Amino acid sequence: MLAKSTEYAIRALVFIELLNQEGNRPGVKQIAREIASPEAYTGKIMQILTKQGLVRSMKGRGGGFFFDHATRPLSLQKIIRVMEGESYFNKCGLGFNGCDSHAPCPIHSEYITAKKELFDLFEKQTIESLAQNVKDGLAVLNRPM
Amino acid sequence: MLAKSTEYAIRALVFIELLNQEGNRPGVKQIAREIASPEAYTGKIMQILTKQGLVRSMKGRGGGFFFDHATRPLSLQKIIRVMEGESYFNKCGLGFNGCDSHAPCPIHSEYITAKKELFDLFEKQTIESLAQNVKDGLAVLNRPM
DNA sequence: GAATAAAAAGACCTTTTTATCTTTATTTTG
DNA sequence: CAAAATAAAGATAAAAAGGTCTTTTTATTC
Repeated sequence: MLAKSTEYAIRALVFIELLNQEGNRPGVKQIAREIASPEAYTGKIMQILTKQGLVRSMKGRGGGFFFDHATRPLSLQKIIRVMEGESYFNKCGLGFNGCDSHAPCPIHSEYITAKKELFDLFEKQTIESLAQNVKDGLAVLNRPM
Repeated sequence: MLAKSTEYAIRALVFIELLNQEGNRPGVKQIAREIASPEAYTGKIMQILTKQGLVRSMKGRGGGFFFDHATRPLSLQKIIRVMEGESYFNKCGLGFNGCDSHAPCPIHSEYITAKKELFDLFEKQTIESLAQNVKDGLAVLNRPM
């Protein structure tokens, strides 16, 4: 449903939010360790997210990743849009290029309806709300042993 | 949302159903032409579908693909299960291995709810119902020019 | 049974995604 | 300013998905 890199991105950003709230700015190494992702690859993903302005970064000693007013609130939809591209949201369910209400594929309208609930979720849920779930003990960011 | 090969599979099967209803059994060449897919690759996909018993085939002159009582009805869910694997339906939204209600990822329960509508659609819609849409002129199987 | 037609099978090739390693640029600290 | 820490960038590699080509097997028709 989501590419692995998108999953890493979301997990990383939630972790950053959690640490920011404690007054810390995690670096790639710490992020990768905590969300169980490959370190260098996670670095690449963070580059994309930073370049696209979804999160901010500081180089050098004491540097790391953090959110500020310009980046908040950050919905899952924004992240998915950056990581998967616009087509994620409007691609035809059977892979037709010209699929629309004029010449619909056989599952066109039902598919749109079904996707809507999923996309609503992606719009409503934010890095902040997901982080809150973790803080409240309602969710975990890494597998318990 | 679905792999390209899964999209090809669904389109191919709908086309086969349409031709079966006219008393014909299309071969790989005709299928690929009609659903606008690469011929050899489509052949590979048909092999999988046939081997898994979702459709039947005959070799030799006059051969081709067709459905019979043993294969009907054929829901999208069955096709997706064969093409994408079981994990398509129960994979965690953020990619965690051990994600369940005991140690949920931050979007666990909402994600399950949102997916349900999509999966219901996949269960309800069948190759027969999709073919009917096309026959009724409500949908097309290839792009109009 | 020879010719033909078609699916099946196997060996490749290409592109995309995921992942690693090395080097460079930037920032902080002493 | 030197050392250390860290993100950014670049080159490469490994794995998966998508795609092609050739040969083999099976069936039909004459």
